[in-house]
Amino acid sequence: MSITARKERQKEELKGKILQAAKALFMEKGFEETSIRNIAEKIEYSPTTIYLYFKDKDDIFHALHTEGFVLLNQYFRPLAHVSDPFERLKAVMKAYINFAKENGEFYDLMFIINSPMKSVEKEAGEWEEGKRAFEFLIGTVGECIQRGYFHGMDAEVVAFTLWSMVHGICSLEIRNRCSVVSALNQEDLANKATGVIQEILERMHSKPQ
Amino acid sequence: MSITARKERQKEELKGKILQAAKALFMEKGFEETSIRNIAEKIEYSPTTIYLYFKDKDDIFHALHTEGFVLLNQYFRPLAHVSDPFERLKAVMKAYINFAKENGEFYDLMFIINSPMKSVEKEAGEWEEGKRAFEFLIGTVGECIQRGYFHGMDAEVVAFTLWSMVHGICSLEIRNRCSVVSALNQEDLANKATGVIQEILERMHSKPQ
DNA sequence: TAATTAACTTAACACCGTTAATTAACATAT
DNA sequence: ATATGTTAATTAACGGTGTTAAGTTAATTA
Repeated sequence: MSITARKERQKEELKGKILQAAKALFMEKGFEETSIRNIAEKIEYSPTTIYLYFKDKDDIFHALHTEGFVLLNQYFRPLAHVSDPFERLKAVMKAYINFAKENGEFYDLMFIINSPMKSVEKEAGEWEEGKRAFEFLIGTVGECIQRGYFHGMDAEVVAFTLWSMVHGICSLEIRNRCSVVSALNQEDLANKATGVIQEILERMHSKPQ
Repeated sequence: MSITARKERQKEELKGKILQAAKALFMEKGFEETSIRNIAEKIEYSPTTIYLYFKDKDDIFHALHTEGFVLLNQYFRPLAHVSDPFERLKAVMKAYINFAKENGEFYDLMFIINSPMKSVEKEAGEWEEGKRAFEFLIGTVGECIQRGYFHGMDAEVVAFTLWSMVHGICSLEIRNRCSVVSALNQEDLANKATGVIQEILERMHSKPQ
């Protein structure tokens, strides 16, 4: 009895160690530069052992992908207590951008890199943490609409649009498209763009209050 | 005399053939799936020959990268004749989105994939076609500001922000982040988001006319 | 005609993700 | 207590990648 339990525990432990090693390498070198052989070396197992715990490389990074969404939701959680929905909305967008800045490689994996989506699309049904994040945004937008913001628009569509806006800034910065286009410091430009979006948002209430 | 000219011409010809083969493979299979060995096979040369014409794989895709910007500028060129700057601005954004839709792999290379930027950043000075595209946008925004749109804002910053917005939509669609987040058809969602942005733009003139 | 240069190829290096076959350790049943 | 079966991990290998060094062949110059 307890002996199979111990084995189970040990298997889970090693699976955790693989993930932990993958995460460390991934965070310091990025997705492309992290190989299964690297991960294996780090945990002092043979590369093929990893295939006993994960189907393939995508599978590993799919696990990190959902881990990233857990982290993003941690950025969002405190904002649930902001009662004014428009203030909350602005705070969510700021938090999203901060998340991107502070977790560049995770952001890349979650919103840019192709690899993890193959697994996500297969799962279809489940995708809890990702949907939680987006639904928090939709909910907030919905409340804003009730208060006269984004008049006549659909909450889901507006939420997606706002997400697109901040994602545009974050992904252009992460993939280095800012510096080549402007004399401005890359981070500066992104900050100012964020300012413009805030400015735009302010003008989005048709019937104030 | 003419003999060296012919050789020069032939060298240039083969360089062109490499690029052409790379482009064909790239457009049907994408960046990751196009190998130097593939390209070599297509033009019936040994893989190493390619290195006599291009420094490395990045160098090839850097060439395609600028080719993509030439194409983008062709989407923009007709719009130079739209006299009203705000109408022109909206048309530019539409054209950009059309470009992305009709040239997905090129878009990926130009605005998402890391590889070509290594070369772009080294060139530093030159990057003509890319800057032409962006400066067309800045110019249009500048004229809009003169007519009372985006009051008190900086043209370059606004241009970058608008670019971010449409890039957000395009890149989320290309990298398949729409379908997982909404029951809506992916293209539908992107179209509706574009509509919201148009709507937002309409509200951006402080002193109309 | 001999020496040099240019264009190209073959062979090889060091990696990659992944699969098949194999060993070693352990648990169970006789 | 011995034989059997199962599990975890390994080694070896396949077919691929980008890239470099060394070698070949043909054309051009001296």
